[in-house]
This record gives sequence, structure tokens and C-alpha cells, in this order.
Amino acid sequence: MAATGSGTPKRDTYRHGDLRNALIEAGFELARQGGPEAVVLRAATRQAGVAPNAAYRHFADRGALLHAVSQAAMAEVARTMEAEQAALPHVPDAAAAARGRFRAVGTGYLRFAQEEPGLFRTAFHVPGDMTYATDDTAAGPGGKTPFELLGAALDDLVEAGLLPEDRRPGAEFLAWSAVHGLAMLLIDGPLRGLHAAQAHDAGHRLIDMIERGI
Amino acid sequence: MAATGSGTPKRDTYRHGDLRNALIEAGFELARQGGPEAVVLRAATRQAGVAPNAAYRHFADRGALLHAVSQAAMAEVARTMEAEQAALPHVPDAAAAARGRFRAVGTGYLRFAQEEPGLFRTAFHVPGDMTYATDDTAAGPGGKTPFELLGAALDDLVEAGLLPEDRRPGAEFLAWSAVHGLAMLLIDGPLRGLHAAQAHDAGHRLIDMIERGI
DNA sequence: CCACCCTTGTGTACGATGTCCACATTCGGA
DNA sequence: TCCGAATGTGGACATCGTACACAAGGGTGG
Repeated sequence: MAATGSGTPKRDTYRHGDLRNALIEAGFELARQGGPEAVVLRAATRQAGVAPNAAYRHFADRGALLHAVSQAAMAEVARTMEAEQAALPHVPDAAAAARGRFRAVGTGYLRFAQEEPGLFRTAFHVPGDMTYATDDTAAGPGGKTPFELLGAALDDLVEAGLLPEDRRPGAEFLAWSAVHGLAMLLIDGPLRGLHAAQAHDAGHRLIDMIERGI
Repeated sequence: MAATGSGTPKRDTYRHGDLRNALIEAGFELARQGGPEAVVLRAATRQAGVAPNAAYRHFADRGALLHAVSQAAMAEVARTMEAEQAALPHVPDAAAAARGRFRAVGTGYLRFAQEEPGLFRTAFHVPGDMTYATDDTAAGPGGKTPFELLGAALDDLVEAGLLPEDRRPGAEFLAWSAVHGLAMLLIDGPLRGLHAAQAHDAGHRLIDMIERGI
């Protein structure tokens, strides 16, 4: 008999070799199209060509697997933010540069939400999982998590004199709140179905609000 | 044999009489402690003292029941907002009054999120359900949904001269984004566990940002 | 007043999921 | 080489959503 229908055909060795990561990867793909609810333990093991229970050798339960996938998704968000910052045109003015990096954090976040709603929801919709927003496992290539990227951008803003120092403490919560809320509106809410350009405009306007009000 | 353990004892009539509403109410309680995932069809029918399949005479599927519960939860949010506005001390200045009503929309929303996280998440976490944010079924005693309450408050702000007219269109999305985002932080995120007073402060600061930036 | 029929609730059943337990296989070190 | 700790397997169970066939009962036309 050949392969067992879906997914990767059965491996030849009894041991898998890297099951933990294989499960996370499989869960990641499930999350991409379907969000957190779609991260089904049995489906992931199926994809890895392994019995359902094998997962319990690497994760305490479904929640633990979902958590790992969530962290991977957050890392992907960080990657997108960094890319957005890296794509910024070089400007000589330090203040303008700091401002650009700050805005890029927001636009990267929003772009990811619209391009990968499933992963986005997995990264941030999981109840209680945002507590781990500073875990290394959620960091991007630069070693920073989305939250830390935002914090760094705000620090730059202060250093550039664009944000009064006494307004800095807790500012990440204000900024994050606004951007995250808009992301939800774009994914599940009344703003769903906006074209990329329109969404970009909405993001622009929202970040304007933040800059003015923070 | 006596009652069947959990929930309301068996009814005496074959017909239930008002099963639809009984199911919504049962689902509402499930949602209160456990959020949307806790709205389990079989649990609701159990509570109503009815066979699982009876639910299908009133709802197409679990999703339809959840939707109804979600709308009920939104109505509860509207009720809280209205109460917050009603509790406002009377001020003679029309502009100050408009400003107070606007802020009350936000604080009511945030208070509800913290006091009833399960219902809050049910009202707004359900993917795609926020499209129905203007359905009558989600309205409070005053006949307005949370979204509509926000819109009215913004209109008042314009009328009072506190918000430039050209900034009005789409402003509800900006304001809602910020407040909703903070609510998520308070429920599931790093700000979870804040005391009511601290949360109130955070809300105060966030609404300041909105007022300045909108 | 009564027989019929449409609505509402029941019973049984199926596939899927998360998870528990006992057992099998394999790898790495003593 | 042998043995124990890791790692996978198999089978079982409770729970869930839901489909299908049937039963009960209330409203309505005759």
C-alpha cells in the first residue's frame, strides 16, 4: 500500500527524528488557513505521519501545541515588521527616521493582519497567550518580539525628541491597543474586505491619530 | 425518578413553550463563564431539559446559536454603556456634556470588558460576527447598538464644536479600534489582572489619546 | 366536534476530537 | 552487550456536532 492519503507519506524509520518541529510546522499551516481553532492535534500528527498520541511526547496537551504555534506566528509578525522597517527609504534626518521606523511597526502589524489573518489570529487571539509577548520564541530574525520592536521604536521617538519623556511609560499599550483594534476590524469586523490600499489608508489615519494623541 | 442531575428539572409538558429563548439564555450563561468556546450546544439543551436535537428546530447549527448569544451579549454591552452615560453628573455646558457622553461610551465598554470578560469575548471575538454590529438584536434598552452609541456620541462632539466636521467620517473606526484593543489587553494580554482602578486609569489615558488625536 | 397535518421534541447513530493507559520499538550509554 | 529512558503505537473512552427516522400534540378546516 502506498501513502496514507493526506499529507506526507509514512516515514521509513520508527523514530521521526524531529517530531516536535514537524508538529509545530503542521500546526502553523493549519493556523494559516483557519486560525487557532483549526490547530487540531490529530490533524497535525496525521500530517507528520505519526499516531495521535505521539504528540504527547512533545506537548502536554493541545494547548501546549497551540501555544508553540502561536509563538511561531508572533515571530512571523516580528519578521514582517522588520521587513517593513528595512524597506524604508534612507533619510538623513534622525527624527524623521525614528518617526518612519515607528510608523513601520504599525503598518507592518496591519499588513500582516490582512495578509495572514489566520496566523494573526493565532498569534494574538489565544486567550492568555499574550502574556508571553516577550518570550524569545516569539522573536523575529532581529531577536525582538513584536512588542519589543514597538518599545524600541518608541524609545527612538523619545530620543529624537518627538515624544516627551514623561509620556513614554506605558505608551506601548496605547499604541498597541489602537493598532490591534484596527487589525481586528479589518479581519473580522465591518472593515473586512477592504482592499489593501484602503486598509493602508485606514492604517495611515489611525497612526496619525496615535502620533497626535500619544 | 427525580430531576436529571444538572440544570432545570424536566418540564411536564411535551412542548417546551419557549425553547429558543431558553437556549439563548442558557448559552448566555455558558458564555459568561468561558467565552464563546463554552457555548456548547448540548450543554444548552441539557440546561433547558431537552434533547440535543431539539435545538435544530430553532437554530440551523451551533454557529447560529452562538450568533444569537453573541447578539445578546452585545446588547448587554450597550446596556452598560447607557448606564455609564446615565450616571454622568449633569453639567450645564453643552460641550462638556457631549465630551462626557463620548468618554462614557469608552469607559462603559472597558468596564464591561473587565467585569464580564466571557460575555465580552463572546460579543466581539466571534469571527465575522461583528458585521452584525448594527442589528437590532444587538441593541440596548435605548434601541442603539454599541457601535451606534459611539456614532451618536461622535455626532454630538461635532455639534458641540469639539470635533472638526471633516474629521468625523470614519472616526468611529479609529475610536473603536483604540478602545477595543485596550480591552483585549486587559482581558487576555499583559494588562490582565489590573485592578479596577488601574484599569480605569489606563482607559482614561487611552481616551485622552483618542480625544487629542482623533 | 373531529380528523388531519405541520410544528416541535425524541432516539439512535456516526464521525471527529482530545486524552488516558498499556505495550512496542529504538537509541545511547554503562 | 545489555538495559533503561525516550519515543511511537494501538485501543479505548467521553464528549461534541449533526443527520435521519419517528413520536407527540396543538391548531385548523371540514
